[in-house]
Amino acid sequence: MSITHTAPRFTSTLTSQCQSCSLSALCLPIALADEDINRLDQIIERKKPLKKGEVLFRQGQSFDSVYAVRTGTLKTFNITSSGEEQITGFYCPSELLGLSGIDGNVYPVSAKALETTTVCEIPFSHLEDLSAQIPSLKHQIFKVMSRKISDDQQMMVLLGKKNADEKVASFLLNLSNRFKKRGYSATSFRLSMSRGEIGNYLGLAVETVSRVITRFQKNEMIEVDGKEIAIVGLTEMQKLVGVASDCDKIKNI
Amino acid sequence: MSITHTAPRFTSTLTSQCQSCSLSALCLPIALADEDINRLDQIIERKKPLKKGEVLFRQGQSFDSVYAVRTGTLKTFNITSSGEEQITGFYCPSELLGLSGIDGNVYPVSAKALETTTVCEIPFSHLEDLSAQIPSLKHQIFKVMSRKISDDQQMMVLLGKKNADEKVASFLLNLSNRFKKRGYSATSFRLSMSRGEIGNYLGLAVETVSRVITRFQKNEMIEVDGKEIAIVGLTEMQKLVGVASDCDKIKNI
DNA sequence: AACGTTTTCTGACTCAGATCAAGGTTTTAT
DNA sequence: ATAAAACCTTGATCTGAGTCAGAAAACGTT
Repeated sequence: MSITHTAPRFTSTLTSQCQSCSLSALCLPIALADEDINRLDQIIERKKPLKKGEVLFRQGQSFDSVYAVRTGTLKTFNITSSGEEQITGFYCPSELLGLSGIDGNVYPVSAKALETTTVCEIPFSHLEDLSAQIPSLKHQIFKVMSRKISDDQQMMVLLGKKNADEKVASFLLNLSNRFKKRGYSATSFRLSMSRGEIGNYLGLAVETVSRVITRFQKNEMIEVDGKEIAIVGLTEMQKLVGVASDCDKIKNI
Repeated sequence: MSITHTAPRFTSTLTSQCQSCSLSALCLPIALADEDINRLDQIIERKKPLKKGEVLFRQGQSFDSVYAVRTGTLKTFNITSSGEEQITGFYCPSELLGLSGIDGNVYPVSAKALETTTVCEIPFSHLEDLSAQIPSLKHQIFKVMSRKISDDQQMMVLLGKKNADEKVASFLLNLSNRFKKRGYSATSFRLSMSRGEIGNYLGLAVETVSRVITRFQKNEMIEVDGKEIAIVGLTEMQKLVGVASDCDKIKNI
């Protein structure tokens, strides 16, 4: 696999790419000294863009690197014993994927681009070495993994306890929060995954996802135009999911 | 909270407790030099046993330590906005809990003993310092967290895609594997959690869990006497779950 | 041993969401 | 531009598991 840098590699001797990258505040939300950022920058490879449907890594393949999404979206998935795909996550810009490969030295899932996507590849052995020299970097890695664990546990609650409406609403709010965090609109965005992929991820049939979305539209919680979504009843939606202050538990929708 | 050591603390100057602990091979499946084990041993506090129903840490409480289970079992759970408990995991001897508190500096779940339980408390700041000095320890922590991430993702698949029979079978096989790994019988063990707790964890009603267990008994896959379970049709059960071979390929040692 | 409490089991009934079917729309490839 | 493929929507029907109700068993306490 050949690596094509999206920008001349040598520029990082002057200004590191990480430093000028608009995502660094999310990717590195720690106060790394300039020289440390440069050291991190040195080990990162910018890969050439993946086209929609291309695979970043494959379940069972040996684990070498974690990846930070720069633009686009990916999904991770398993192939179950019965041959169907089971989606385990979607990854938006600034998010890290591949961490589940550390144990076992093999990726336990495959990762595929949902649209044209660029990623930074971070060879894990280098990252581990570097984390030994930069304690705050090590702490940051712990944090990212810890966060992933508690997020996944939230997801388990969602899958186990919530009904179709709550699942879809949680999904939309989760995306909304992720977009907001990276500076995009929290109320108006484009779903890069199909209804089928949403259903697969949420443990729902396509038809159910479609029906729920239609219902939300009729209730004027969202406006939909194909893959474009606008959340117009944010508070109402939060109430549905149960995020809201515990006081208004009694109120109806 | 006062700490009562289960054995005189000073013995660790001669033989570290970790070294003599029967779980060390699981808790520390890395070749730590003796002096490194001793250093780890120094920072670990053995707490007095928790009685059934006692809380180890509480959701929202500030995060200081991770815990290794020595004997007994714990559950972790959230209280949802509607006030019900949602169990997110069960922890058996040699397993580590509390890791999800690193991000956020607060435990995102509560942990409660299901029976009389002893744990080792490992103050995280000390562990982090020590991991800076012992690279293989740092790697081990990464591995444990990574493992947790991929296990949780398996659980997500289970919750999202499987029916009641498959869920209960997966649950029993999962326990079986965990008991086997620590040297106990893989086919005969005691469930320390109630049917209600199993159902809560698997996203099923108590009645459904009970019915499935009864059905498994009739099909001669298991024999049940209250909380005692014997798996008599292991192969059949693995077939039911389907993935067994996949999981083993990736996970087993 | 006797009591209340909690847990487990079983049956009858209901319903949310799956499945089946079919038509409409958007995307992709040529 | 156009055909093929993939995706989305809607309606009708079916079913697995939830809910309700009550009996039986297990457990803890005095």
